[in-house]
Amino acid sequence: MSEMPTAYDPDAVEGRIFSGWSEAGYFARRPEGDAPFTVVIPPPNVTGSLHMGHALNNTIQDVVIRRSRMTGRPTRWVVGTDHAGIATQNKVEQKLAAQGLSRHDVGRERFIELCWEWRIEHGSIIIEQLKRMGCSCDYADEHFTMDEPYQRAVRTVFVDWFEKGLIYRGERIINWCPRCSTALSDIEVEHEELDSHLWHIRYPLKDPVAGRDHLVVATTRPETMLGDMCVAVHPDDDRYRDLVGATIVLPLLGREIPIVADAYVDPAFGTGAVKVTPAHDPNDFDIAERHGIAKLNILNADATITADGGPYRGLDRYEARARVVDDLKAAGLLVAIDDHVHAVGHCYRCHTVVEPWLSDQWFVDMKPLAAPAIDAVRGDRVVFHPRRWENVYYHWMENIRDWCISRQLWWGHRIPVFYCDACGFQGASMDDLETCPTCGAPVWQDEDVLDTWFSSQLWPFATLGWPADTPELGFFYPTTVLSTARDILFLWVARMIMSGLYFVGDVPYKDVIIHPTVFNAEGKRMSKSLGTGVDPLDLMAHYGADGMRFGLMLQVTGNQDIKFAEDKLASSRNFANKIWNASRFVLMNAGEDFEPGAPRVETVADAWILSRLADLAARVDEGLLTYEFGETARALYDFFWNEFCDWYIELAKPRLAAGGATRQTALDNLVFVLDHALRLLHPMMPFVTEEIWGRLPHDEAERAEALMVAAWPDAAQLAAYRDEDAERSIDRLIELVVGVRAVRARYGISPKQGLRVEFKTSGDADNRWIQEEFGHMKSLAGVAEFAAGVDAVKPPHSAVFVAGDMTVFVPLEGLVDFEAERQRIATESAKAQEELSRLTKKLANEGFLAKAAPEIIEKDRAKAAELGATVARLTGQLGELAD
RNA sequence: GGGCGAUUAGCUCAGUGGGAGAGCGCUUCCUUCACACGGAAGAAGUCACAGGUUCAAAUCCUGUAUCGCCCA
Repeated sequence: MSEMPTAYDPDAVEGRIFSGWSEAGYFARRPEGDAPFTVVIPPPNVTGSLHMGHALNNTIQDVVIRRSRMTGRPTRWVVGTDHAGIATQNKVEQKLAAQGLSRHDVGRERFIELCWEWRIEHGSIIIEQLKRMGCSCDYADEHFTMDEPYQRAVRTVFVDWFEKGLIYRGERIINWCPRCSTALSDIEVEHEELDSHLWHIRYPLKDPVAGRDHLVVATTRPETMLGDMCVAVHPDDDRYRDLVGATIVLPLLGREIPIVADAYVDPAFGTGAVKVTPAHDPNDFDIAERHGIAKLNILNADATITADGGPYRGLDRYEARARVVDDLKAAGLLVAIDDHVHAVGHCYRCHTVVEPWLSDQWFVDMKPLAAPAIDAVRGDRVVFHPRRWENVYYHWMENIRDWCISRQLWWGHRIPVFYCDACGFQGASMDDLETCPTCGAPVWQDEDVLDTWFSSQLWPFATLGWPADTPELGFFYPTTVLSTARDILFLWVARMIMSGLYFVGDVPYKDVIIHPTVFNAEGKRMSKSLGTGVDPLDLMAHYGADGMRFGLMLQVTGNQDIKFAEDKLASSRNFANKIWNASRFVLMNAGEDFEPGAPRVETVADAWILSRLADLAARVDEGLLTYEFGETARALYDFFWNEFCDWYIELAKPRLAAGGATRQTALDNLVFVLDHALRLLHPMMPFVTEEIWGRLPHDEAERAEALMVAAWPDAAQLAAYRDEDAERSIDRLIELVVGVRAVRARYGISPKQGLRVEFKTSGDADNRWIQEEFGHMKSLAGVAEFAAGVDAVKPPHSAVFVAGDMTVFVPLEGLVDFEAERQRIATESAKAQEELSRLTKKLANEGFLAKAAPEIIEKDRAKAAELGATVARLTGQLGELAD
């Protein structure tokens, strides 16, 4: 056994331990045995680097995986990344832009090559960071959503749904990001409330109706009037009834458009008359459909105005807004501008304001897929933790809308649909087509790629070899648990359940953990671009990987997001050091050639710590099986620090000093309890526990193995050590020891000064117990001599305290200079009382109460309360000293 | 507008019917041979507010206020 330094140094340990696990092959899957435990990692974006959300989520996964591995179940954690279409394409385009090039300059083929180069160069950064954290993924089997077999799976899904009619092409209002130049699905748009205006614009009638020559519309987007094709009013709105069917001459452009009646219009909003821009608003699109109104697209892909915008052609959407407003004002048509807050959609990748835009895209018909996925959760085949997330899931699934899956990007799974211009053929194909299967003419492939989430929805089964019917798929699917952040509940989780049921015929996992969101200390979203984030790598540098992991686990609760508290990481680092030093103490005492024996009960303390260990093992099982990570971490912390270190080790010290059989028993028990505590701590703090466990003496069977693959403590077996009598006994001992120490502290009596203590007990059993525990009171509280009896009376000048049904006297004669002490206390007390009466008078003065600043009054009140307590305490002490 | 969550010590948070807790911070003492990333003792809370149920409420119910998130 090599010498252990006095402080635990994560840097000296973590890399070496990780290499050891890796070389021993412990991460590799073991597909034999029963009841496999499988986790698929939510594939991090290949462009990403580790953030706090990853740190938390992957710690959770590692904790459940490590525990299950130790229980002996075949365990597998599937790892990999997704190809992140928009994000990766952005990165490569930025690189090209630095050379003054666009992706169009290099061409599609070369651009995709560059994306692959980028992926090879940067794509494994985050995987390496997972290793730094100690995550026990199956790294030998890494997956990527653009790998050849994965592409096959994606294509299989597309072709199947295409042929079943679940995928269709249509012209709809989609969300368009002008910066990324692609369509987005509804849930890739983040809504944000912005302060804006409601512009009231006068729209003149072509011919007066019933004496009116105009009506006023209200809009949040005046520039879209360039695309107005009608004005709608509510059919029951008396203000406008006469105008329905009349013609408006659109200001600025002179276009003639009708007034229609449509029940969608809210008469209470604005003026009750709505301008209708069918190509730029989904509701307007629907109105136009209902009334047979044409749709005019006035925006180009880069959000500049098209030729249909007449004089505004070529202007950016915001310049166009300013110009339209100015021109309306100049023409006297701008009636009013009200302040107005409204929700504006932003691209979830680049935060540009998205445009609702009429466009031809591919969609998935979701309703038939959603129905069985709803049933699966209703039937508890998938259970969310915490369960309240199931309601969020139902709400979305029951109101699901079709999914826009085409993206105008180059990096991704190209849509496998081929078109023949000669005969009009259009079809999806598993293999690339050169010529038309109908007429033999050359065909061309759809230019668009699929939404990245379209491929990641297949993750739980495509990573196991689907569509091939592999043994792995049969063995590991359904997986056991998925842990993820709530913001991808719809983007990912719901879709995995739908596609898993559809293609594999079973749910992708049984449990879904929706973990809390990690906010910064101020409660704001962590964001790299805003500089409000914390870097997990920095945290690990400061606190070690174990310190970061445990500190995060302490903060996980079922119903609250995390306002990141770095002090929890500091105390977790200290905890690792505490574990290190307690182990160091045990190992130093055990010595080189220690042969551990079975645990056995020689003293009440032995029975107590084994009972507490049994309780801990049960609580850790319960906590981890119900995914209560915070509670579990606290249970481990409290046991190890407050019970094992503070009491059992201290209780054992005299026995270690005594030598002989009692020393051997104490050591066997210390090693046993430490060993089991390390096993229970291992999932949350893998490095420090592994390092220490490697130094612990073990019996022959486990000598060569590692803690990572050692047996998980069997709570049922440990339950035999439960001993309520021993727990009561030690609880009472602790109460007495703390009581005596408090007397010492109160009177400033040195720990070296032995004390006489007298107990007034309730019977012989207590008297005997005190006799037995005297040794412990001596070592822990410095009790030098004692007396115990049912009729003990208070010796003069004694401190008194009560512990359960016992009264305890500590004679202070000869230890404290009573006259000096009494004088000191009396002076202090008099001073406090004087100040207190001054304050009391002040606080009774109604003038003061009425006119003084509230914080001053508060301050005085607090001060008075504090002084009152001080006086009471000092009076009590005087009483103790008096007789 | 609908839904969800939160409100407990200075700070961050546990605690789902019966003794108000932890970590950090703070005060005092201690460098005693595992650990100063430590030990000992201590101060500190009207459990947001108002009703109700109950022998008993931080905990269950109703309402109010404030904050946060999601959906429309």
